[in-house]
Amino acid sequence: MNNTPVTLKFLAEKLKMSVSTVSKALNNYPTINEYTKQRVQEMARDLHFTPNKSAINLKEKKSHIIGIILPNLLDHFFTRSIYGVEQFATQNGYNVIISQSHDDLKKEIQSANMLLRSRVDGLIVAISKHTQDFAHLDQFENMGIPVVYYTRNPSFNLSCHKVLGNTFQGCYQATKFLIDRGHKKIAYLGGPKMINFTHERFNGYINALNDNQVPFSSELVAYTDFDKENTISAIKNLFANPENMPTALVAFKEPIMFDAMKYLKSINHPDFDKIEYVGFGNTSFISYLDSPPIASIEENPESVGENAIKLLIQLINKEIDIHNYQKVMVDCKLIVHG
Amino acid sequence: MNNTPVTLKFLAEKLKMSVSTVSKALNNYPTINEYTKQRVQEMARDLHFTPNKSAINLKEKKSHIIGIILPNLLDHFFTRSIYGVEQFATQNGYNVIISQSHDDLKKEIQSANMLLRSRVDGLIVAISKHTQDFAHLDQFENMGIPVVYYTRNPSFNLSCHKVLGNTFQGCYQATKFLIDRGHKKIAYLGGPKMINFTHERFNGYINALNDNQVPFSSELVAYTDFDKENTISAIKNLFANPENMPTALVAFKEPIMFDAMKYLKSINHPDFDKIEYVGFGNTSFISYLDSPPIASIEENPESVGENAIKLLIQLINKEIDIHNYQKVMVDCKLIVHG
DNA sequence: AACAACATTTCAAACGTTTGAAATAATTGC
DNA sequence: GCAATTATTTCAAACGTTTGAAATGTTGTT
Repeated sequence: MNNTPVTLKFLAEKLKMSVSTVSKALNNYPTINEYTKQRVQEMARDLHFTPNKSAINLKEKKSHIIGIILPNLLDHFFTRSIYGVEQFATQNGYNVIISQSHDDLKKEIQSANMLLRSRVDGLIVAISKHTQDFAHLDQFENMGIPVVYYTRNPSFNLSCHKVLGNTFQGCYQATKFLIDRGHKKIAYLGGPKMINFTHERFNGYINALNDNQVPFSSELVAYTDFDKENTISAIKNLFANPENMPTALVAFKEPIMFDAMKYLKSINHPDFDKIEYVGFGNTSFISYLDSPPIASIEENPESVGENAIKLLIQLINKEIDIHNYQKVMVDCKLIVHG
Repeated sequence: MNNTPVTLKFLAEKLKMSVSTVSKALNNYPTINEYTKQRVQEMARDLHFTPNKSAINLKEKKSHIIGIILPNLLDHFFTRSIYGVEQFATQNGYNVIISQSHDDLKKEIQSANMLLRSRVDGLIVAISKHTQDFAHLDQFENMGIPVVYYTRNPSFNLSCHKVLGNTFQGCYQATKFLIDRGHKKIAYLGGPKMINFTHERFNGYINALNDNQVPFSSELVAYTDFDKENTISAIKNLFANPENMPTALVAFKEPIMFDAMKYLKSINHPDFDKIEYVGFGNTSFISYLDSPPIASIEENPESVGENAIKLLIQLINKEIDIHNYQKVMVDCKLIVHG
């Protein structure tokens, strides 16, 4: 095989010209003679010259790598969001390194340090459900590397760039939809309390109730940390009082909605087939269910990803100052099934 | 913020010693005085020194990056396989860049070229369903960069490293399971004909039939390229002859099995609830179905990923010669539900 | 006091590329 | 035919690290 790697120097020797001429020819410098360019480019093609990225990166003080830290690739929200990131990143000459935290803070810190060592040019991160201290992520900004929080972000912290779904609007819309269908007893099944979306969605829910004169009942609200048993006990609570039985349910996420549906069916809940469900997600899987939810809240993850990478690249290019903190909201869309 | 980046040189100036002493102190060279090491390491910690990977990569002629090309992250097989890859790669000091081909050959070629420019140290690839020419992947081996094909691989080509599920065994087992449950008319719904697994699984199916004296009927075999309409028409064919009605179905992949179930239900097929299904995948989603499949063939994607990265690292370290082509099989496991 | 033996530090080149400044070659005007 | 332009090529330093060889410093032995 190729024992001597094909470098600029190698090409230069072959062509009997200097390394800089070769470099400039390949980079299409106007000062280089057309004929020379042609000769160089031809030789480069023939010998399969590939510029060494490490060298370029060192010279340019850029890695051309963007890091993403996210909880889990098994969650379709994140997988779909990557699609948006990838496309725009590639177009702009960036590679993407994805690192999963598995919702484990220790793993998240590891990932952050690893990406820092790799000198990523920017970072997109959806924090784990346990992240409360941000030292491992603040390092980046301290070194001048921009960070965009997407979806899951530090609720209390205003000094950071955020791209997130307009989850208030999504939940408002869903609740309104159920009210319009005549429901008076609408339950809200929220996610982990540490995730700020849990509360934003709740606000959407309660605002829709208030705006439409539907009385609020705290019995109709419960939370789960996504753990199966935790979810079941939350659902039990929601359906505990026979005097105050929900006829509809808004769920923080489709998987826990499925758990709810499964549980109610398993206990042969009398009104099982009358209850109407709406959840965040819009999984393709829904179409295979015998009694599918009435609607889904589509969060447009591709768009969230795309907005995150666009903002990040603007920050990298210093088109936006790193301390001029931005907040981008992506609207949700209610998809009615059937 | 930090205007002057913290480099070895910067540390050296602060400490009034040479760059090489600092470097060696940080790398724990035995020739460096203990006290000096202490001073250097302390200063490095205090100033948050992070070695510049591009420089190291350039010097070591390694990128410490492993590339993965796969069709799609929405497919849980691939997402789960990444889990296996990631862990072992990180442990060995490698970063992973994942690139999706979306089963599009052009995109696959682009990804390959991008990863080649990034000078990945090794490549793990599951080819698109349209890949028949391998020039874009052969480049890597020509440059001495090892490539491991996993799962989807060039069937006819023996001169490559492969890690794959023992899909013959999986399909044999599933078919045998259905035979043991008394089925005589077992349909086989295969995947795209270009994917070699389609045929290996078919062989497992037919061998199980033969070994157990169940007559084979070509009417009970159909193929789909995963396209919805294509799948429906394949299913129609399987259930076309009333004289030869299947009582069980082995499906190449759970999503197309779901399509089959949905279709048969939608046409109110008389024996709908008697038909027993088995598919490759073991999606977590199954538990939410009203009439779930009788069993799933678990392909152990994590293990496939782990074996692929282990082999790749051995190849990178030249513990195995790059031309000593390896084939690793990972057994499937039949999971009976309910 | 001289010198071997060892401990420790520094020098200097290398990895492959980019790029402004300097050098050289080719062309033009007079 | 020679200076003045302009076109083209080359020089040389830089990016941040590693590493064998060379230099320097320190002890101990006689």
